[in-house]
Amino acid sequence: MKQVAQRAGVSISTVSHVINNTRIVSADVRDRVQGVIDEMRYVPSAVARSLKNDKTNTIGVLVPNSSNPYFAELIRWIEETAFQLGYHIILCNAHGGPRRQSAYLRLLMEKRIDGLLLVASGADDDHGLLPHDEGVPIVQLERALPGLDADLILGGQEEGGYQATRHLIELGHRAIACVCGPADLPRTRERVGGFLRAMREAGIAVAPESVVHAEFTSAGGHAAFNMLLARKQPPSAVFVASDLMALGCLCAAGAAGVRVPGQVSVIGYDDIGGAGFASPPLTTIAPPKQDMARLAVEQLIERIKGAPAPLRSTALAGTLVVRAPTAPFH
Amino acid sequence: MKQVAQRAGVSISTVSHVINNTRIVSADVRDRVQGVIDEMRYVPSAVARSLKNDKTNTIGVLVPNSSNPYFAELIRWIEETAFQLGYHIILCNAHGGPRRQSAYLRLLMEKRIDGLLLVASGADDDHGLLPHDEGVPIVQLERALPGLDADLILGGQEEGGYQATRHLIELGHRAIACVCGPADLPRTRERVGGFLRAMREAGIAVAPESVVHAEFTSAGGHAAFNMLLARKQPPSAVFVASDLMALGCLCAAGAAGVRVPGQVSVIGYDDIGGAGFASPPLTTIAPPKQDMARLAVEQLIERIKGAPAPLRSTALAGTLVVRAPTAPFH
DNA sequence: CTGTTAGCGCATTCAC
DNA sequence: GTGAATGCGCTAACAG
Repeated sequence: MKQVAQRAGVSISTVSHVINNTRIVSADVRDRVQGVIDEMRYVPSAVARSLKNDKTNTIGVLVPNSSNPYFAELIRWIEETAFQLGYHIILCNAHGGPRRQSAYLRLLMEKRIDGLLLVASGADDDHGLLPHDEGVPIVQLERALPGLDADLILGGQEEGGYQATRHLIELGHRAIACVCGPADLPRTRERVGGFLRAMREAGIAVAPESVVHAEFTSAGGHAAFNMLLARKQPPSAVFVASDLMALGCLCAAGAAGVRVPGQVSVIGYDDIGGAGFASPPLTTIAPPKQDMARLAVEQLIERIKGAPAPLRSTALAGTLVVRAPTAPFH
Repeated sequence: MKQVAQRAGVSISTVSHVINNTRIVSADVRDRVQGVIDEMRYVPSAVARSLKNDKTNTIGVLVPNSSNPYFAELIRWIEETAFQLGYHIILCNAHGGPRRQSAYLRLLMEKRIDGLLLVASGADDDHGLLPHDEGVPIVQLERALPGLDADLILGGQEEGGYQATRHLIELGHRAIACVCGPADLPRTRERVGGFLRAMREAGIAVAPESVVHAEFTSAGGHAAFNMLLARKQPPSAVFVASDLMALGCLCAAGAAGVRVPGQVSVIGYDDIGGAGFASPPLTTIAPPKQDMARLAVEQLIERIKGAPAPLRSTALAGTLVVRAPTAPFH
């Protein structure tokens, strides 16, 4: 910048002002400076600017595992919104335990991120998160960490589980099982909660063994579905609390020669990209990923800009996407 | 930091030295300073440090679309390696055209990233990329941009296409079709190139209509497969140049009541997470994602650290993953 | 309309 | 062993 000033024969502050349009500069000086800038391929340093202004235009995004399609899609929307609003994303995968998580958090604080978007898994890992440096706004997605004062965006998971189950019930099913992730994950608990509520309301008793816990992966879903098939009384419909798991179920059904939805209906949750082209295409609950991401980023940036501060908690609703593999009970 | 120094009754430079272990400090002073740091929850500023040291420990990662499972998985490994080596990732989606791309590049330069990891789609968009600010090391993944002097990591796509096709041929198939993305994508061209080479070597003539171009998505694969089925002479096997598309094919097959691999064998490319639990599980070519990511990051960081500079181009080989849907020709 | 200057938080050279 | 002082590149008063 100093060099630009010299070569243009003006002061360093004038250069600054033509760059930022921050005060009136005569046309010829402005052109001359701009010319030198182009010629020298000068690019202002956001680092120095950040040091001076005490803001980095960067937000940290901490997710359990960015290669999970659901998070990958969420991240994509977060990135999109952030970019439009002039912010950059630093991507962090929390997966790998509390040590990893707090190491990351520490780094983010050192980098002086303006805000943090937190998608906590809800597993025990998360305790490494707190306490955070007061002063960095946080918005949480989907899961409220106990003790963390931060805005929260919810995706209506309990309601989603309820809707999915209602769909099955309305099709006439009564022998409905539920396949879900580990019991200690809030993500699981809420979705299953919706399932149980729907069943209760419909007056259908749920045997404890009708709720099968497995890993939150396709392999987990695959295994769980096989267990279900092995029962003397297999269910006629299954609510699977995650598309990844549901895909595993579909795969297990195919391998076992069980027709979906002929013999058993399956409904998933998340509406990941692969769901629409599964075989058969998966009926599922679609969380409002795009809206959640947009709202989260917008709200975070509002906070960054110093908006007042009543803690907000917003719940957005998901929608039921009906595709092939759910059918009326014969 | 100044405050820490005051409260500890030492000079600011001593504080710096205890933080960085950069010179001998008497035990009691060190403890006192550390105590104050903890008490005040002081976190050093990476921003100031970067300004001083002229490095940010940040690398930019520019991909076409991070929500595509293949890229999402690649990114996950990149992030993993970078973290272990003390670097952060700024995630950028190029998707959205040249304007978007150069805007991003500009931002990255302003942020003074230490290096750039480039996963170019190879579409025309890319021209916005050049020229980049000389001085920032770049490593390209999978695709060499013409005119860009940068290290390159290849995933053996031509060879992968060849392997996939060989697999089909060895199973006895001769009526083999190829479903692939837009003809102008290098990704497509190389994989199809391998297909054609294998066919040629096997002495099998390839009718022009046996290579079907469609969108690089599940929907594209779905449509293409339906076209293939509608022919008077449907193929007995199909090499699909992308798992996403292959999933679409499987879905179309299911909907049409065509048994896979009974009536037609299908082989994909990418080994995305969903492939193993498709119905039926998808045979595919697995690019060495983890190795590519690791090597790319390591090489980039070497460059950042100022390693000499003969431009390197490394090719890693993919592997064939045989699962259900390929079967001998009856 | 334009120039001078101080200081953001830190690493580092040079004295002591 | 420790402290004082300089400058990284930039913005924002404050003068002219």
